[in-house]
Amino acid sequence: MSTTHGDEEREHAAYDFAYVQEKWLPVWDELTPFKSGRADDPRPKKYVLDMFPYPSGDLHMGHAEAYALGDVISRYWVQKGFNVMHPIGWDAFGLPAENAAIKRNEDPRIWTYENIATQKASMRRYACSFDWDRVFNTCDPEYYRWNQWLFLKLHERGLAYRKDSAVNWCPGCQTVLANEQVVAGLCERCDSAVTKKKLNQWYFKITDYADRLLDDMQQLEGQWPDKVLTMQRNWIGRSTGANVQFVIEGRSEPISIYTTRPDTLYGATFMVVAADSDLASELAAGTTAEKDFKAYVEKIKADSDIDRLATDRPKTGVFLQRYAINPVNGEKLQIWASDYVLADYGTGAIMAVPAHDQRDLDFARAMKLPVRVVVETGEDDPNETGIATVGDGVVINSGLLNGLNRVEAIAKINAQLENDGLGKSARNYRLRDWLVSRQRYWGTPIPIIHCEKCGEVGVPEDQLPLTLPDATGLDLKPKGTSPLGAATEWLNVICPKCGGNAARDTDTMDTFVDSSWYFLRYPSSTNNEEPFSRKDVDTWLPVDQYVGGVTHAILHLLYSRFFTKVLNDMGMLDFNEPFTRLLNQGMVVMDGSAMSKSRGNLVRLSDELANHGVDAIRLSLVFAGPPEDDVDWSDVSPSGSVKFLTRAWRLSGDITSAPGIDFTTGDVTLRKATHKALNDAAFAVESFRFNVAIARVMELVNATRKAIDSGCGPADPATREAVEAIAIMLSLVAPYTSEEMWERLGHKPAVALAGWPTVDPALLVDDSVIAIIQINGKIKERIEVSPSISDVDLEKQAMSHPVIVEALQGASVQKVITRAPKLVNIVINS
RNA sequence: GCGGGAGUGGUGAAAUGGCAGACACGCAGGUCUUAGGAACCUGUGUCUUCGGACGUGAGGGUUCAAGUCCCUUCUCCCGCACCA
Repeated sequence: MSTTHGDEEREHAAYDFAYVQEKWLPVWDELTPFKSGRADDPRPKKYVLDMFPYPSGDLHMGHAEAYALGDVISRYWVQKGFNVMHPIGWDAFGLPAENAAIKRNEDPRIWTYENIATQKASMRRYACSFDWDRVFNTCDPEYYRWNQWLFLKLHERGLAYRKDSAVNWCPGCQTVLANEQVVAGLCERCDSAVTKKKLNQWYFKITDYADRLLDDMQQLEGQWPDKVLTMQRNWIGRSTGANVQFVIEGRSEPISIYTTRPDTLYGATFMVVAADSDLASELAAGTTAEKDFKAYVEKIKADSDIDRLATDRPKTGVFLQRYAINPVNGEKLQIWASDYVLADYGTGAIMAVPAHDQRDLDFARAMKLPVRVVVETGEDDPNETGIATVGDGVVINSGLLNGLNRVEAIAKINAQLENDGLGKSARNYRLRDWLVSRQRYWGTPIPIIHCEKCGEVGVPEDQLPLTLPDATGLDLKPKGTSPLGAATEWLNVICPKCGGNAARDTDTMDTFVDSSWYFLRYPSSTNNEEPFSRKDVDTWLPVDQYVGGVTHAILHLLYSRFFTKVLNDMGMLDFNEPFTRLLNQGMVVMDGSAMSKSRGNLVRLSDELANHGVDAIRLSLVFAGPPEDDVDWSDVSPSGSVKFLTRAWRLSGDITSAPGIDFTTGDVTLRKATHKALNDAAFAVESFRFNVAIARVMELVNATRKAIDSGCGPADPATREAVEAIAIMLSLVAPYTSEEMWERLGHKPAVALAGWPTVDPALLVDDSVIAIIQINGKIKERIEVSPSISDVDLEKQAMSHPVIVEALQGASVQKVITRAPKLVNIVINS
């Protein structure tokens, strides 16, 4: 490529993207076309939000795709005349920074802020339409101060609490993990096998909101991908059933079990309690089974989650030498302890109905326990097949329930249990409370002081932010307890309540706390009085369009929805769902699999940008296919994008008419193509079919090329109209090229603010259309007709067409379906 | 196992129940060129007796009409993981 930039030379060569990029960046810095929230801005508002990045090095291909898509949407609404807020910030706390700090033996702040600077510069070059005045980082004390404030509010409301429990422990990261961060038994971050550890930890009581998190999803139907809604529903996992009391021999209190199938109560042939529950130890205590039980518990503790996940894992357990009495028939049932019952779901105890539950059947067969069929489903006897019959059927062997179907039987037995004080209907959730403590340095300190006399005392609001102690001198290496515990000066404090000696909580918050409300902060990003102002959220929220990866379908979105509902209850917001519309973009992969250094299929964004230019890369990503599908970089053609952009750019140099010329006198055929493209592209963008929108622009470029070379010519007003429309439409995806085109067309920057041209409906009507004539659904002929032709006239023309007359010889017409102006279908006897 | 999604040319993909393959990539041929990895033009689903016929994973159904709706089935991808 030439290094000199004479105008004439550029005119004839493929246009020089590097030169154009350097040319426009300072101009845009000056113009700030995407600044939002100017006091006198009369435009209606829209909030378009991209999920903020984690600053782990420079931007990669995945960022390039996500931000290109968010930009199309944001820039589109700007062109449509909206005051769009499109902010960005950094999700800057977390383990990678801490691990880098350990490796480099320096403060994690250095690595973090360096990477933020790098990414920021890359985003500017990538021409993201961000409002740079609203930037913040979650590791700024001005931000995390409000994490602490919110924590205290949750604490006040009883929604932040501590409890002892067996938590997921990652031996690699040396920290606890939320349920959500354990993927198939492995740590989401480092892939270590997760183990259990009994610890006292902070939780957020998200389970209090389980029903609302489920029910409010109705509002999101059709606005969020179904996939995400389904994943959230499954994750919350509401089940309805009944708690039933079983009297235990030699125990004063009965045991409550949870079942979704109270209709099968007569089929219960034994009881199982979770082996790792307190209940199990209590029942085993003092029995002849105690020794075996203890050995069993030791054995299963040694098993990792991985072992537990094996689907064909044989059932194991210990008979506790204790008996329960079935409340419906007085039968004596053996009580077993097993690890296939979970201690923290329901009551940690179940009635086993082996005939109609596969797990119970597997256990019964392993332990030679009886199996009794109480639902006649028409399937083979589970005693023989080893396959539990779980389908609907008629209840049998069940006293007064006999002859009923499932729904009737459940209603009847529930009513009776309730009446007898032996049970009642109940709900359970798969969702557990959100474990937020982390034993790491690089996060928000939990603003609680532990006083021997006063217990948990919140750090007074006027002392926030409680900043992290200096990292120098602290050993950040994971060792199972928080590094903050070693910062003695920071740690030891006076109790704000009683003035006695006390100590700070040494844990930091899960970084998902940071991202659970950041979208509320952008409109008030410089507010030092409160996390966000009521006026700002009322103006801008909820987010109109959220764009991000499906990797956050459960965690981040669920937590954000939870926070929004809590803040709504606190009266700080008047909406209860934060994200009105959600778009999940796919991943960028290479040769069919995710890019990674070790796989050797890493495509570096910086290389691609250097080779093809920003616009071509953005275009390639957006044009590759539907935004939610993965893009395989080996399938796309950045050089094809360069070719197209050059073609479009060249058009702008061909126009010989002056800017401001009256388009209405222009060539009608080309004008129609222009208006159709504008109309179709807008529709496509609004329905997230960006690849189709680009196809429409390509068609218009082709039509305009033809018009200039062999049609109405470069001086025709319609040609200028077409090229201006192309520049404006291209501004959504190729900001540099379109700005350059706009200038060559005689306009001042920024093309981003030019406005989407108004579509003339009269120009959307074709002079004539092709109607197809079918006989029995097979196309026989095409005729050219007026688009306003009536059904009657179209049918008349079709029936008298020579080809049709010929084809209808000797046949009897049964029916004629006419859909003017597109189709006539003649149904005949054949 | 449960839940969700997807299967269309050589490739990425289009298609309010109404002309399947728009728009591209790739490939082939051509024009212009000292040259072409530039630009422009033409062709490009399969079969064909050149009339047409067939064609959206497979099989059935609804309909005047199905890639699209319904049922069955196969394959692939994603999520969950003993939740009673």
